[in-house]
Amino acid sequence: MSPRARAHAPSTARRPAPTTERGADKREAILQAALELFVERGFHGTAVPEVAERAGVGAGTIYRYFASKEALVNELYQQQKSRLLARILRDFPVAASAREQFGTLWRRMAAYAKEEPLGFAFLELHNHQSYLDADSKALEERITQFGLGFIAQAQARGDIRAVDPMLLVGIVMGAFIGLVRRSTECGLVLDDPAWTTAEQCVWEAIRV
Amino acid sequence: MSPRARAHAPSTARRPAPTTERGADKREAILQAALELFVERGFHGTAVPEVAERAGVGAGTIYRYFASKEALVNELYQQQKSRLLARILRDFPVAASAREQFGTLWRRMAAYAKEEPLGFAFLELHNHQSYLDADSKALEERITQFGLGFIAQAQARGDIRAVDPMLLVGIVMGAFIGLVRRSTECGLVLDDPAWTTAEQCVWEAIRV
Amino acid sequence: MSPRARAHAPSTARRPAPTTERGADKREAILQAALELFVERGFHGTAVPEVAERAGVGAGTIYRYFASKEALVNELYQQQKSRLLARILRDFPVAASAREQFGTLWRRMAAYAKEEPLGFAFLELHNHQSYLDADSKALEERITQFGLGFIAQAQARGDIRAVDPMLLVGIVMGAFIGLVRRSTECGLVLDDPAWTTAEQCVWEAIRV
Amino acid sequence: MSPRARAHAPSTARRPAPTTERGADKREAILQAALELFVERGFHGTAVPEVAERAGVGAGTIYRYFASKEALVNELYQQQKSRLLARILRDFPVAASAREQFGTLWRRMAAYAKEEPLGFAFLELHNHQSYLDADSKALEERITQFGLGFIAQAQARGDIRAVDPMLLVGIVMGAFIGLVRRSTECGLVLDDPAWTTAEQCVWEAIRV
DNA sequence: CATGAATGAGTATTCATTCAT
DNA sequence: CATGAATGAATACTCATTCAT
Repeated sequence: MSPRARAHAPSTARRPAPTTERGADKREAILQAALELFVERGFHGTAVPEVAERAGVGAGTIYRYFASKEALVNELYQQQKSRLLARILRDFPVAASAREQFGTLWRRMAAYAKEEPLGFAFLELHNHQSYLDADSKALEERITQFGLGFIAQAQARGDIRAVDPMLLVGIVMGAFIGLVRRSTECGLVLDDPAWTTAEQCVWEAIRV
Repeated sequence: MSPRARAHAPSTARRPAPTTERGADKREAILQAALELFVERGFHGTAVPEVAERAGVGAGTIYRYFASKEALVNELYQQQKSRLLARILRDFPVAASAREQFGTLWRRMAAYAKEEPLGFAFLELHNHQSYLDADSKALEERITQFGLGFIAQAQARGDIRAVDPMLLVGIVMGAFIGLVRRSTECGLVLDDPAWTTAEQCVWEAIRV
Repeated sequence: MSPRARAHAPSTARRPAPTTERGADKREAILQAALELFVERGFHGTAVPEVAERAGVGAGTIYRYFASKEALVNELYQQQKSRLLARILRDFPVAASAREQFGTLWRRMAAYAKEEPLGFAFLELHNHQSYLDADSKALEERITQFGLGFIAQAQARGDIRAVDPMLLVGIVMGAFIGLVRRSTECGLVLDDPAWTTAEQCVWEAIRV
Repeated sequence: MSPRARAHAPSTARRPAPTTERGADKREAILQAALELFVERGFHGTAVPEVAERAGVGAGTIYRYFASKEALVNELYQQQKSRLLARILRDFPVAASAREQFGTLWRRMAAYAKEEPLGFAFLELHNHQSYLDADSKALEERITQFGLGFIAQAQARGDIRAVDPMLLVGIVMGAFIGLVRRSTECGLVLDDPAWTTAEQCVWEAIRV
């Protein structure tokens, strides 16, 4: 290890984002380029200079905004997960029936998958185990806990099957991701009617 | 070809597999080692000498059996896919009801996921897009076609929902994989009763 | 030129030093910061932005005052060498005995090493060969020539040994530097009595 | 930090040196090339591929023999220090007078400086503080302790001055190094008579 | 004048692949 | 056949220097 301590190279996970327009532009361009490439070839299959080139910046510039390739991928992960979560939770119909709540959840996920296909593909179609940091894992855990709570509540009301909530999460989320994967890899057309049909199918899997 | 292909790429497409006992041993050892490591760290995250070391062979030996790292991963993919397919199809109850056929399919996949967890994790928990060759994609396509045919048949008999078969494939396979993922990442316990419960749930999603 | 010279090397040899007060302040701050860091980590081990940060100026500002990192280190070298030389020569007792002259030289060097430890450490405890320019080498040569003249004079008077003056310079300067190094690296205490003792020892090495 | 643990890349400081002739050849060639370049431009001023090129090997080959650039420089340091120490200590005249012992020490160091000028320049003309590891520092400490013991013994017998032994070490070693430096940088001719003269001078500095 | 964001050539190190043994 | 030492292109990351503001 080099004995040279870089006073000007902060080691903390997140650099302070410059707030000028240009700075914000570059930061976003880098995140967008990384998103595209990580979806195409995976994290380990993407070289940092490739990200730089697609973002239209110099290779060194990436390190003004992100401490490392790992910091970049974690930022991307947390950004996308938060965005998905925010969409799902905004004014969630807490007082509605389980059936309606499920429909809302499903439609919001479908809207996200449609409007941000890269974000969704990045989040769900890849295996992040080898580079997620503690913050990212904590975020993931929070989301899971929220989902489990929601299910437990509905089970208490007798609206969905009284089985291990994690099992239901696996079925529902798995089915959703399976549909997206089929559309990406096998040409399944996921228009609104298709999403509606799928929603009705999956509801049958968990209803009482 | 991956964008990070090396300058001195191998010239021959597939090496003839030696047929002596020792040769077959080494070949299997290499495939097994690669399977373990690819599951742990992904394809791009695994170095060829690591595979060699875990297989207990010299690094050069791998190139006697596989033309390149990509050839190795494709062979592994095809081997595992074929093995899964064979398990599912062996004496498949072609004359049984759709309900029974579905149950058989589900139980065989569950048995495979239980008995060959590495093979299943490799096949379904990773994104292979960036390195699968034409043969692998063709095999995948064949399996999908088989599944679709099976579904169309059941739909014709009026046993399962009359919607785009691909959509049903996405739901069923996605749900299955979602369950395995939850067991890997969130500690969901997938014992026989859990698999049976899950099967009943998912059947509800596709039945008429 | 160093074999690792950058592709876009500066075009002008030496920038005209701004003469305003603020300019002079910054110039001094940069030199002081560079001195500290070069002593701590060496020339090649110190990054220009580090110097800027410690000096409290922007990285680009350094290039208003110095054409390049190499120009900066050479300026520092010449500044410190000149300062040491000035201290030694100010009102040097030209008419005194060789014994007294030697004592004066020794005491002045000791005072310098005590009062400007960074300057002394920079000058004598580091190897400058790979980045000193012609001017710096010429200055060094001038100092050596002065020392040799002084010794030749004393030899002519029969006060010190009649051997190659350069050999005596090597012994005296080497011994002095060796003492400082021992104090830096091995904890040798160099208080006034220690310096006096050392002076007596080293005089014995060169006296007739 | 990459999550990828390299099973085949040992992290320990010293790789097992291959014992075949070719392997030993390359290892020596690398050490020799590094020695030359570190003397010329310093550790931080030398790039690993430069070492490789001068050694006539591929850049990657260096990492078969040394875990890192730092491991290489430490190996070099310990090798040269041990070699110097061995030359000094071989059949050292333990029963001789202090005068004779000093002469022996001096002549042996002179022989080393003459026969292995690069090794000596590397050891004594450079500042190693920033990259020496614990082993190297321990070796240095052992040598210093040996020297101090030798001096204390001579002082007890009343043969050399009764002052802080570290001070005498500083003078003697410093004078020696000062002579070598003058020969390198100022053209001082260090033939046998010159070494003999110098030895007599320096003895005067420490004798009672 | 001063800045610091941006750059891209440079750094240490890794790794897919080859080939002499 | 099998090996593993050797390779050099590729990797993640750094830094001297420039220039728009």
